Amino acid sequence: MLDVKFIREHADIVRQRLATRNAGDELKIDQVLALDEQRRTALAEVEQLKASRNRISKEIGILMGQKKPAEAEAKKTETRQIGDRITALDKLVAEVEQQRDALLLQLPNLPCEKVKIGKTAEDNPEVRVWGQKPGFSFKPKTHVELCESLKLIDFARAAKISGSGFILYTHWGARLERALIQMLLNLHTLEHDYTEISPPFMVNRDCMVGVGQFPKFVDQYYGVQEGTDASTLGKLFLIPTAETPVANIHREEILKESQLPIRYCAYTPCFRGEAGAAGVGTRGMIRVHQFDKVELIKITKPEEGYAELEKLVANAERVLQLLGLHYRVVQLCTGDMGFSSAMTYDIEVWAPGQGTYLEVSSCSNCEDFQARRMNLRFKTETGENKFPHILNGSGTALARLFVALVETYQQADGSLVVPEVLKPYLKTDRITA
RNA sequence: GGAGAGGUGGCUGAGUGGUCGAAAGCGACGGUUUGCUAAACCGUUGUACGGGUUACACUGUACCGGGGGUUCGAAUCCCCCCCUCUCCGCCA
Repeated sequence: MLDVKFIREHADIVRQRLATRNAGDELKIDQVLALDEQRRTALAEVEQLKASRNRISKEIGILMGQKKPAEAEAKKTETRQIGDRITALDKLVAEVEQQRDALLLQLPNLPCEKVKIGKTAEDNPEVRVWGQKPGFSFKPKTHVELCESLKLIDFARAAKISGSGFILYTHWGARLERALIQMLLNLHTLEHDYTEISPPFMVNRDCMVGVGQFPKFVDQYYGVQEGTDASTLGKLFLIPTAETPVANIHREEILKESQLPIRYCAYTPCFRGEAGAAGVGTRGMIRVHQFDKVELIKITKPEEGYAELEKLVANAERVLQLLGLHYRVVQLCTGDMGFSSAMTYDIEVWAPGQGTYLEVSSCSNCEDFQARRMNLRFKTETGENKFPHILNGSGTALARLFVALVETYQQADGSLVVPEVLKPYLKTDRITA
């Protein structure tokens, strides 16, 4: 959430920077300002009225103590009217505030000044490239062909038991998925010093609002219902990423400055409705309703946010380096960035069978945008409460990593060579049909 | 699902509808004393949003799980909701 005070004092800057997202949000600023002004005026008046009511009530208490009921009665009559006015104004303030906040919750974060202004993914600058596209002496197969021939995934039966957009890992496929989860968690906890978290896979509405998924994108997520009790619908939601529960761990808290930076990593499945996206790149496991991901979350002091973002990206890149997968890093331009983010790096891994780069990680600094929404603060040495920066990044998404891995390590005979780092987990050199 | 208990400041824990933003204790911070430490003693010690000031000072409002209600006035009375704990049932 944007800071109302900042909007009030720097309306032009806010409008300009929102405009770079090409979503038209800058047009809502005038309305926010009008509502804010209305609220402040009413609030000033009602506070004054309350001050006088409090004073008179206190006097009544004193008169009662002095056994002067007649004088007390007189004062009661005087205050009764003030009370009505207060009730009316309180109601007005609450309504206006609610309208203002509803608008504010719909506004995306301001892009960092350093981010390139652009419209679509075409405008995203490439930051760096690691490794190179592997060469093949044969025509590389797609992961769909390989997974079927090696019986790593049973697409047909996945559809039978859950529908399209779900993955049924079998035998070596299941073991490979588990090996990857293990490897990534070990890497981030043992070598990158993140604290491992295993959070709930269902969260309440506040968490969804906290990270910026609600209220604007409600339709992209799964809500759950308990049994046939429709009244339970809308209370819990399947997490679309571990960011949702983990970033909210300290919601409503005031942390000590010495606790920062906090680094968490968590493996969770991720559930996404992807409404309307069906049909676009849906073959196989590129876009699915449930996928595994190891997520990295950081809570940092504002001045350290961007340095920590660079480290976070490096931590995610390490995954691909260890697996020997060619990738590139791009920085998202203003028009391509997510709602809550001020700066985002995407890591895209090369999938030879597809002949394309796949996004396996998105690392963002949301600055204090999410911290404000969840009212998470930290107390500085001087006793001041400040909002920390909250960062998140995939480290990494597993389904697409699986695709790149299978397509990169395929052999002419249709088997897979297991990369060195995974051998201890899989206890084999090669996966064959 | 059934029965019961409870939610008050950083923590523990008082609180007859009226000088209650809230006793007391602990902790923390500052000070006095002191070879050092400890102890003792004295003092300070919540958050948010406003007004005010160069900055302080000072000052207004709200906050005792959340939301409503009664009242001139609510931590206290009434209603609804949420959460936690204990026991029982069911269950991985």
